[in-house]
Amino acid sequence: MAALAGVSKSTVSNVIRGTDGVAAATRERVDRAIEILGYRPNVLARQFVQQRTTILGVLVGDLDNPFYAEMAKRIERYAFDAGYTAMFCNIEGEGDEDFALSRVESLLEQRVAGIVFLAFFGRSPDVQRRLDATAPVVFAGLREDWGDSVSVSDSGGAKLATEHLIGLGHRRIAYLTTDHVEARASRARLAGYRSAMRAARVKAGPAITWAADSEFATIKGQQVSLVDELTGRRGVTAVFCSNDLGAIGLLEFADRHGIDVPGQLSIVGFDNVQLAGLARISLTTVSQPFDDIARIGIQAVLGRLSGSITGPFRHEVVKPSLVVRTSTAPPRASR
Amino acid sequence: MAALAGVSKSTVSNVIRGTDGVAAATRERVDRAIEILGYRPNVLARQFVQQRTTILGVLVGDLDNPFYAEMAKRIERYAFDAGYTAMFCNIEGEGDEDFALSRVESLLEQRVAGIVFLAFFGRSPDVQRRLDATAPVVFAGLREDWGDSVSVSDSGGAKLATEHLIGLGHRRIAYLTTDHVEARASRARLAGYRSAMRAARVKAGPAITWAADSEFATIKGQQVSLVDELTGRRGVTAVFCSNDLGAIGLLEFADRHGIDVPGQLSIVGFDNVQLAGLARISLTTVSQPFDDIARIGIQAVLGRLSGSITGPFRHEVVKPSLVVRTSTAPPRASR
DNA sequence: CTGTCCGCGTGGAACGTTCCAGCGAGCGTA
DNA sequence: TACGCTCGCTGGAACGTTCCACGCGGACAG
Repeated sequence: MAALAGVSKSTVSNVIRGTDGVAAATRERVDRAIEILGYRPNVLARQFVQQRTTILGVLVGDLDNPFYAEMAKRIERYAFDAGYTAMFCNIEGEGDEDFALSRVESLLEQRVAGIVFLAFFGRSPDVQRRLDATAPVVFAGLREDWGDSVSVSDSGGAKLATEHLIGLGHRRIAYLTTDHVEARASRARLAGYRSAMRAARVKAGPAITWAADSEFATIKGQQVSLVDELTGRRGVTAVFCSNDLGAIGLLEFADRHGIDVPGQLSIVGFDNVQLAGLARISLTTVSQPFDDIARIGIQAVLGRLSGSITGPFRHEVVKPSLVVRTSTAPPRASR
Repeated sequence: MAALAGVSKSTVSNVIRGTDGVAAATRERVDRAIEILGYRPNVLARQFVQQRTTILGVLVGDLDNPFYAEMAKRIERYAFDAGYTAMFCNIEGEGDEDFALSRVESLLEQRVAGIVFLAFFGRSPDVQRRLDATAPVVFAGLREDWGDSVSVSDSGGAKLATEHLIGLGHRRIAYLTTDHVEARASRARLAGYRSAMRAARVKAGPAITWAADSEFATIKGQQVSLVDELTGRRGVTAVFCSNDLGAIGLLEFADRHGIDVPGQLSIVGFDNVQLAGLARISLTTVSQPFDDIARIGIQAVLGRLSGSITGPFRHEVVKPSLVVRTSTAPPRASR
């Protein structure tokens, strides 16, 4: 106890926390004593008495997926800038709902100050209630209605992509999703695609669900051959994919089957992960402003924590933009 | 206090911690009371009295780099499996030593149980001393001598790569590094490359340092044009790169300058990030067993924590393997 | 001169665990 | 019967903060 420097522990506490009501001279004296003794306040004791930490829990879909890795990095940075540290939980994918919930529980046990969801699936009224009671929640990069959220306009982004394809002259355009996890985003993107098609008076193409690496896909629950869909007599000339990883998977699929991109098939992705910008990939895609999403997301949590934001959940929507690269081109006249 | 179930708090504590010396009947009774009251032990209080957490600090180079993201994911998973949570700190790169040290300090303040370094630069005897005293340290994926480490055999991997190129018939082979951060690994890989060249009685080529995206590079401190090095009269036919990201950068560089890979130039990388396996990249590379490294690294920290490992630092070395893809081929006879 | 108020600092309670010394009952043994 | 040992449980101290009620002295107003 640095009280050896002439004051009580209460005063030391006041100095450290910067409480006012401490005379300048005293503060000075205490600071010097702290310096001399190399005294460090015990974070664990502070956390204990306050019953909360300065840790933010972050739920990540899958760090192998650059989308999450790139978001995670930015979340961590903004959290750190605000004096918080980030505790990451990776919840693989494949809809393992119980696992995700158990991770949330363990974050709550750790008494994290707040939770940032970069991905979510699973619903548990029980966990939700405990969350409401203990820690502010923000969804960053996706939208859910039981917490603040900040996300790109899925429909807006889908429109950008679709209008780009239509503008190039495509008329037979498919929507392709590989998602299970972010089903909600995927649906919103599908809706945006359809609305853009409708607005251009073009008949919407099939909505394809595909497990990357498979030869088959499903349309309205019917299994189909993906090659047929892309090259058959009624095949499409362009595909809008619900995310970059799916688009890149499709690119590779096309390569394997000798389908020329963009000669025979144009492909648009969604996210603009760094990978999409490699010259060898060069994917036209809808860019999400990762940095803005992370910044606003952290601000939301901090605002709730400090009480500067109260009331009903806020849903910030940021603007996507289109990055045109070389995976899209006008359809071949010959077709 | 669940003592309302007929026992003292000490007994409850004993039951929760699974101490033996509690009668089965009592244990049963306490368990039931816990169930009924929905009682949850207060982690913060426990941490306070024990003066340590079950958090592992993880220092990551840059999550935008898939190498770190893929390692981070696996570290997190093994930590979780062992009952620990992972607190990540991203220390961008570019040698910002003070920043890295301040992140380590903040982890120590949080009283993390141990620290896993996936990257490191900067040396501070002061911080090192505090680390020694408070938390076990493991380097995963790189080797340092002031903590346990688990890493791939850099020289062994470099040999695999170099021998592969020599085996294909290459004689003019360069070593290229883009590293600043992991200078140590880069040096070890260079050494492995040189020793393989010597063993095959081939004259070692230049050791090139390159900042990706630049037209220029340096050899022994001399600035040179990278194109000249690759295509000039005395140009090389193959390059062994110190890591995949550098190799992919070089691939793109070659594309931009109309240098055919592997026709004119063979390229080998190091790491085998998932990205390298994309058909459009298809990089021949030295594979690091990420999963093993993460597992062994976590085991090391846990072993130190439990006291089952004591004594001098251990340096586990795991075996790399070569993954041959299409960025390498025999040199053109015509040259 | 007295009463009041304010600025500054103090001491102790509280937080919920873990840890430890100790105690009582029951049992086996001399 | 008496003694000691073991098992099971208990009660209190300790951990290092924060928070709060209070006390003291000086300044200022009446």
